[in-house]
Amino acid sequence: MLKPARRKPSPARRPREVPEDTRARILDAAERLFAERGVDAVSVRSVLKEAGVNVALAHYHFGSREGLIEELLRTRVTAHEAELIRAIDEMDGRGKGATLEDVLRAWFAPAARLVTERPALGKLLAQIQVSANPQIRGMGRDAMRPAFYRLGEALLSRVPGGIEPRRLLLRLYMVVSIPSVFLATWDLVLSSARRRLGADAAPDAAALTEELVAFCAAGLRAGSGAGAKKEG
Amino acid sequence: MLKPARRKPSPARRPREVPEDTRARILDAAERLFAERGVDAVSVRSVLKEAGVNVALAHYHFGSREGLIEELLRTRVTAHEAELIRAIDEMDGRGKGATLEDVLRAWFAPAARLVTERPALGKLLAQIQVSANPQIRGMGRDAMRPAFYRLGEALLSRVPGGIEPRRLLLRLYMVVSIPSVFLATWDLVLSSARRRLGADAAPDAAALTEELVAFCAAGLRAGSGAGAKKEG
DNA sequence: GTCTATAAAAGGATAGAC
DNA sequence: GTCTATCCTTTTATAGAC
Repeated sequence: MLKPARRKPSPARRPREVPEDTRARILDAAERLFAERGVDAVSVRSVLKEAGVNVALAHYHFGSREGLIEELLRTRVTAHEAELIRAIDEMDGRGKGATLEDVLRAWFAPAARLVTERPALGKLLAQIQVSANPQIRGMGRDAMRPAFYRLGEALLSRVPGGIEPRRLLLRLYMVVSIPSVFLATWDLVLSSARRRLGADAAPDAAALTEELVAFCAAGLRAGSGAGAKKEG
Repeated sequence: MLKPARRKPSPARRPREVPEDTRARILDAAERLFAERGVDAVSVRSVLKEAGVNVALAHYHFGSREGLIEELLRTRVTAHEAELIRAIDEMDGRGKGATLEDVLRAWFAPAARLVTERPALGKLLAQIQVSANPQIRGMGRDAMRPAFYRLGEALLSRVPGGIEPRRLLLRLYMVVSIPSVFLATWDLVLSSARRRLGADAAPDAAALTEELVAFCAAGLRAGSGAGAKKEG
């Protein structure tokens, strides 16, 4: 059998490139594979193979499998999380000047951008939340919790009164959860849109944002007068 | 440490019980574990251990790991799927006599009941949809597709006209996806409700159904007059 | 149908040369 | 920092006794 030789331009000098390169390549490959196949289903070995580096280098750089995942969360997911909180903070700071729609836009727009512009990271975020590993799931939840609370506060003061707390809780939970639905399955949405509406009708980040805002604003306000018509 | 002794009434005679019992015990254990830890993260061995049967019996009864999962889907998930389609069929058959809310109720009520009365099966359904194994995910989607189409048809004729197709598609996708959000994370909803509203305020299947119906009906109708106020 | 034993493979982790 | 080689564990799957 023939050895692939793995692009070695000169047999004497190894293409070591940048020293920090290996770390980044492992993290990039991990993001890609974890996003595509799920955090639990991907072995460190396959990440290393995808990255094109030696099997031992993950443990050298990150100590363990969990360490790799933790670093991935720390450097990439947390950044998105911070952006989310900033956006809500800013909106909420405007007081009554910011409408319910404005707050919802602050919540959905970053996710919508992630979904269309950086699908791998979006899927990774979604996969972390459904990981079978409680520790990983916990890391994801811990990263998200502050944003959830911020959003809840900001929404509560802008939702019409008189809604039963139990119902309100369910509504807020929906608003909080909807981004992950799209983060996890945007490719399905796209293929469905192309199949049914044609290739040029695929929704983009702006359309997704506005649609989520409209849908959830109406949902949050529902029942302040209208509501279900009859019981089954 | 003391051995539990595992209810063995007479030491001489093995409690073989019903012959079909082993199959059912394996499937029950699989449903439980797959639901709790995810389909991909659970080994057949741990299922067998949970079921309290010999390591070789899964392969005797189901041939392989995939065979076990397939059987689980065939016997349990498909049953729920059929119930879902029946409910929509029935509602849709009434023509204009059934409102948008009625159709949504037919869609959400079975999921809400699953979520509160049979959480393991509900979580299993959710886990199948996020499995890293394309074959398993495919089996889940194949089982769901007919129900999705039925729902889409039934809703389309009851949604106000004039909504842009691209937006409508996103709205339908939300309605279709929302059940899995609650199937996957109902325990989080419950604990959150207990923490914030008190132990007696936990929502039940009826409350969840009505809330989803109200939220989504309003969302589906949004923009037929009102809508977002301004651009950010 | 149920059991023990074991083959065969994959994965996480580390030692030690370079 | 990177590599090879190796250890240990877990897991799927099967053979063959009972």
